Amino acid sequence: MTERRLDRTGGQPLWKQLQQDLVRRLRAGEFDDLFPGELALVEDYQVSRHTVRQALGKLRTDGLIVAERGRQPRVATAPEIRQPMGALYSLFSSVEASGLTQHSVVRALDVRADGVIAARLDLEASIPLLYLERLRFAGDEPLALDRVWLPASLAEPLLDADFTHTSLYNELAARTGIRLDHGREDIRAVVPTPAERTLLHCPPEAAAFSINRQGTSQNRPVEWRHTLVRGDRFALSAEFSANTGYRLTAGAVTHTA
Amino acid sequence: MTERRLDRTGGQPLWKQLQQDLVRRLRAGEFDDLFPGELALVEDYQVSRHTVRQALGKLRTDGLIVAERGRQPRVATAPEIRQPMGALYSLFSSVEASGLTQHSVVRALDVRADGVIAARLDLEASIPLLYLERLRFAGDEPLALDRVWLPASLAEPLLDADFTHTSLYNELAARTGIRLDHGREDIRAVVPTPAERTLLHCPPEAAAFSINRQGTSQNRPVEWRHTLVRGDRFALSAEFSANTGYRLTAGAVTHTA
DNA sequence: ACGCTAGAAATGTACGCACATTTAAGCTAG
DNA sequence: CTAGCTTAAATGTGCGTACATTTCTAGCGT
Repeated sequence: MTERRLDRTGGQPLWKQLQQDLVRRLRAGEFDDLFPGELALVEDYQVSRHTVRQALGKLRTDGLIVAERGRQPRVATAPEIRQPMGALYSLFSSVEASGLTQHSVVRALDVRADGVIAARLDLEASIPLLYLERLRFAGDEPLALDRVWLPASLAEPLLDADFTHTSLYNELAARTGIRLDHGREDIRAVVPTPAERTLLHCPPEAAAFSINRQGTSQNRPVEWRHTLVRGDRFALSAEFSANTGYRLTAGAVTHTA
Repeated sequence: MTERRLDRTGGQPLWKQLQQDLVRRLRAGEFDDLFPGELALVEDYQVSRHTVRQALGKLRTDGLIVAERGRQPRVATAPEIRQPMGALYSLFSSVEASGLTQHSVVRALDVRADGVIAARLDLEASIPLLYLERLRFAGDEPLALDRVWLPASLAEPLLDADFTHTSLYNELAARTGIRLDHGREDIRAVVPTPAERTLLHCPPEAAAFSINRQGTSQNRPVEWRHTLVRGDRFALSAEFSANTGYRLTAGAVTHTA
């Protein structure tokens, strides 16, 4: 291995330099196939194993690598579980958890331009966007009207996908490798329009959640989404504590008021 | 100092036993005035400084103690900032952040019994509850109808408090020392009743958030709250990322649809 | 070709030492 | 009596060693 050098003038601790360099190389994809062992790092960087372990310990607590006895450390498996997040994911996963099967009716799947949405994605108005509009069912009843815009340059491979049963994020990850890692949501309470009410089979006096969501992957805007969720059957649940912060738990399926 | 013993048969690592014992003693309040130094722990537990540092390192990353060079470790200052949490706090703090002044009209403040609410607090039906009902204003417009029940045995000192401008949690902490450390919320979208609509000055076709919340302090149910928030002017905002999880940011004040 | 076993390899735990750096206490001088 | 300096104490960093425990691998025998 090439011998790497660290700054020993005392500017920063050796283990911290090592840790930062490893993060850099890790993000560059250098360790995708095999993460070096402790002794290899000792050789490469010419530091003691204690220092190496101090750096690896931080990487471990940060969740970047996982280690076991007798086995070389490995890059932490991509955030599989926590990839889809937010209120929407909470709602839809709770539906599965409650035993109801989900499916969607695709009402539109094409490429079009929309200056307003493009601006929300920090893109030029003329840039083509992939547009997907679905009516999502939980069991036999409509649950939500879901409309998503993604830059066509990224999402074009999704044009011939079948979204009746698969989720957008799974398809996106499978066909393009893109995974959302950040996002923000605005959740509002609204009264659906008569057209929306008909579409969702809403009772006459029911409210709904209107959720706007912008998702990014590696600081690049990837999706802009608007979802209208029936408010008469579904609610958001959250738990919070001083330690764990605010966590959406299984969004509850409330039967009646 | 008394000499403490650890199990060296290999059942659990020494540093882990030490860490757990320190957590136990810390929770018992043994170190409220002074946390022992590393060398003192070396003497007490008869282990090497390396082992002590391993245990303290975990306590540090868990946020239980803070340490600095040349200074003995100290018990981390109690969770000062993160005490009030959740969607409600997010909403009301965002109102302040937007420059609007808040005040409340106290519609009821008394002690009564309510079997349904008591059950939700895991209490017997006959136990008296302090009941506080407020109409909360942001600026000159009503924002929310807020109803709170607390066990009278704990909250009786609040009976003569003036809730026109102070928050319940501040008053509760000041008069009884109780601080919420855990809770859960259910957030639903509803259409307010005509009476509620009149009270909140809602436009005819506006929805609202209905938030039910149960708060606990040290595993003891302390409050049950129902808040109805106007949905035409206020929204919940959240950010989430793979690292930080789901965080409610300043709940937005949306002007129009 | 397959299964089992013994050895090699890697990480986890635990001990020790030395020195740097910062804080806190004590002491001296004005 | 106070200000400033010196010294002691405590943590941070870094090195080394040894052994335990687990995993992987290679070779042996059937």
